[in-house]
Amino acid sequence: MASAETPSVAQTGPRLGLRERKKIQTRQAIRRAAYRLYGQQGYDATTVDQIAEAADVSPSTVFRYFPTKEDIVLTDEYDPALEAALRARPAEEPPVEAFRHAAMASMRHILAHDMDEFRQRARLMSEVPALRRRAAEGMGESGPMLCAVLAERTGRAAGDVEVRIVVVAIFAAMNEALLHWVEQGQQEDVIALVGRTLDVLGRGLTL
Amino acid sequence: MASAETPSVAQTGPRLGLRERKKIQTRQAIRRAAYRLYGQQGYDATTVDQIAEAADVSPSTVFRYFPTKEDIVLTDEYDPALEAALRARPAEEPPVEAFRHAAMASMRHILAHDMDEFRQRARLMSEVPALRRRAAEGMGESGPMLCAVLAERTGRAAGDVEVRIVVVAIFAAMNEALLHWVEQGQQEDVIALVGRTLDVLGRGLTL
DNA sequence: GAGTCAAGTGACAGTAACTCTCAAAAGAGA
DNA sequence: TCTCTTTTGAGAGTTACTGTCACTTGACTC
Repeated sequence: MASAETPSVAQTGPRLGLRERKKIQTRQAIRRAAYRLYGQQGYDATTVDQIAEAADVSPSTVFRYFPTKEDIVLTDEYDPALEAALRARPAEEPPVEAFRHAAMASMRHILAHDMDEFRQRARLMSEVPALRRRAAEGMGESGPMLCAVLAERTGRAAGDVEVRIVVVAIFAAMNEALLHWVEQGQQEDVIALVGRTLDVLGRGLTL
Repeated sequence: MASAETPSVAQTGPRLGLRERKKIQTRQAIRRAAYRLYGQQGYDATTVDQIAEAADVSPSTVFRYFPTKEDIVLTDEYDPALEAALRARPAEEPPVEAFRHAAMASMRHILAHDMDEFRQRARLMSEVPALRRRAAEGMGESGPMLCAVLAERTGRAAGDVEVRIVVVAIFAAMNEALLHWVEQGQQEDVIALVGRTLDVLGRGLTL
């Protein structure tokens, strides 16, 4: 996750107030409890009430932190890093190549730091239909960001159809690659798989 | 929709029994009632109970015909026509081009026959998050079919990663194009828009 | 350090999409 | 007409989610 709530990054910032720290703790407690229960009993068999009890908060609080049960799994904070990496690429580079370099750098970082959670997330996103849908949602979370960056690089409008098409195609392909990776037992080299995926996109979807 | 339940195609087949005919009627009644209520009050504001009452069946029956409320909107029978059109294309043709011809033929047919329902469906799929998600689901409905055809054409396995990536990329792009079309007020020429979309894919997502 | 204010929380009630079960009704075939 | 099977409706139950309201707990002021 590499989110603001992890110890690894929590030390950044100029010392938060007690309130903020408690919020981070609560958020983390809910997520931890959820992941544990999901692992033990499965996603569907785990009710929000159980998560609340395990995290020692009220059910209302769970919904206050995460709008839906799905968000407990899906919320992350990878985007800023990816965006920064993208903006660092030269503007003449075609979108797929720029994304390739940025994504690979981000992924290497994630794999090195939050490997376990990455694996569990990927597995859940592959096995639970509701999560698979959310993940496949083209312009869902990071979409607008990528659109903005690409639009800027090419001098187009952020809402340009072609920009949006490029973005959703990349996301859909990446997502499908991850699903494949999970189905194969997460044995493959993910980085290489991502590379192959972007190759296919870059060569115009030929086989 | 061009589904088996519409008058336009219902006459095919060798005279069904009363039971079958009633099933088709019920299915149609539910769909009609749903579309009407969605149009009047919106998707979220319409409960399944209301649909059941308007269609003059019990709520249980609605769920027997459509596993979820979403399926009332999403169920269609376009696939067989698309598949046939695809298989008719020469095997040497690159996937995007084969899909271009097949999809355009299918769309022309749909627009000529079920224009109104096509518009309403597209609008709902754009405006209702739950439906947008279902539609964006890469390998959702028609995915496996397209994979099979493509795999056959190229002599690959149906589960081949690259085949799947090609398919989800095409679907995601098509879906996004439709969303854009709805956002622009459904004024544009959809066929031309689909063409542009496939151009982007075919040229390797360059801008 | 007491007092005020706002943010965070929990208890509770309500809604609606499903699921399951079982008995009644209706079509199919003899 | 009688039986067998499919389809249907009724009802009860589960669970994700929403909204309200009173209570607690940090944050800030004097």
